Amino acid sequence: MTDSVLWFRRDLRLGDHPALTAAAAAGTVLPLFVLDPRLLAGAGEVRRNRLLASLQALRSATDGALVVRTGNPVEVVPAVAAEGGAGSVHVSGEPFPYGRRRDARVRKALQDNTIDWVVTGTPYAVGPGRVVKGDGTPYRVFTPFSRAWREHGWRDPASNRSVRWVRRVESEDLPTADDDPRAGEQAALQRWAEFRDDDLVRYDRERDRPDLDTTSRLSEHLKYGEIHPRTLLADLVGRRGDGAQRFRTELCWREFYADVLWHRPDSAWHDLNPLPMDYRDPDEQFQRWQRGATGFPMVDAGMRQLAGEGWMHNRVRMITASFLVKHLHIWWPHGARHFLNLLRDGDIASNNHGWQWVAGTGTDAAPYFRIFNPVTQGVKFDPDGEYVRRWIPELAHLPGKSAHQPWKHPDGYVGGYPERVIDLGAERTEALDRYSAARADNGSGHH
DNA sequence: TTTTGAGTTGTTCGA
DNA sequence: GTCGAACAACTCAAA
Repeated sequence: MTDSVLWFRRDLRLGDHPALTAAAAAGTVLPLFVLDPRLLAGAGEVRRNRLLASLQALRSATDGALVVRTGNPVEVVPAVAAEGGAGSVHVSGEPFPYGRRRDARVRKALQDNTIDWVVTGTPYAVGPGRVVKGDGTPYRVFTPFSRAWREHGWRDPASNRSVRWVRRVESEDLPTADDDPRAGEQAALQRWAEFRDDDLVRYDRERDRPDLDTTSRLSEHLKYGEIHPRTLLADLVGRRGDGAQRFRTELCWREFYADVLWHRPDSAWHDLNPLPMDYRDPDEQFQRWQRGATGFPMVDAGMRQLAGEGWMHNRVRMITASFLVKHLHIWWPHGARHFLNLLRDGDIASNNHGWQWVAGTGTDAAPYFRIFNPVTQGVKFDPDGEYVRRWIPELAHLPGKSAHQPWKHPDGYVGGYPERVIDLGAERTEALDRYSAARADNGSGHH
């Protein structure tokens, strides 16, 4: 007799897993993952394969017990629980909008079958909604949030206990995906150990340098819950260096955006602070942005890295996003959706609120005159041009930082690199005009 | 309630 | 080449 189902979602690991600990304490555990067509619809090939590879790893870790079913969780979860004779379904809490709606329905369906629904923990060190101001309302500015978040603190990592896995119900075969050495809990733990021991001391100084590539690369592991942020924070206790402090702050950004989205589920795809901007519809220029053919090396290198690797350096995400919104004047959700389709670490809170930050509609709205110049940014953060040459073979012949300005080099275009799609200065002015018009509109609209 | 200080990540221009 | 000012005004958080 199976005692409980552990329904895995964004927690594809066995270590430091409070919901698993709770389920295992109650008896045998039937591990389940539901391939939800609604969630997979927005995911491109890279993301789909990344998920499948992680599930493959989880199946091995559970001694082959992991049951995988395709379908609507509202039907699948109660059915599996009933087939397995489980008295309860254990989960990690899910704070994102779709997951919250889904879980409310699954919970109700389970109640109708007199099966318990037990929520333990979340994918965050501090559960979204927990950090609030003195008056009980949520923070909307990062710095004070981060202070309160640190003061709030978090539990110690959950202790692992031995689990008696059972697999009494049928599972679908996992669709075969290419072997992905970067997927799974073991890969996550190994990546963390390498970063912590090799790159953390340089992190504060070098994290903005896409050519050096000394960021943690943990985002995709955190996205699938292959490692829990609490595990990382516990491992950093006592480390006072700039690198450790900075890394804690970056983890806090992930928690902050999850908190904002928890309080304002509508902000996933709508302006957190509405701005009546006049945007252009996606067109030929949008397509050139997508495929990395704008003629601006830093933008194109980033977009090609995204397409080629399913990942983009954070500094370059800002540059490419700013270019789409403030030079091509295209609405941020178009860009956010493209990123989410391709990013292995695609996380709706971090991604979409990052885009809103760029667009000036989110938290800590950037002053509208803060417009990234992709050439200046390129020279500053990729000073030797190594990053752009790595991703743009047409520029391989241009030495040093001249790769950032092929139009200034007599042989700049012999490699076949495209001409610039726009005039940077003219479109910067255009953006400033559009923003001040929107602000004027906003003012009159409220009075 | 009022006041005060502060707010991730920038660019350009002119001295 | 370097450096400071201008680019604006609003909202948030806390005293």
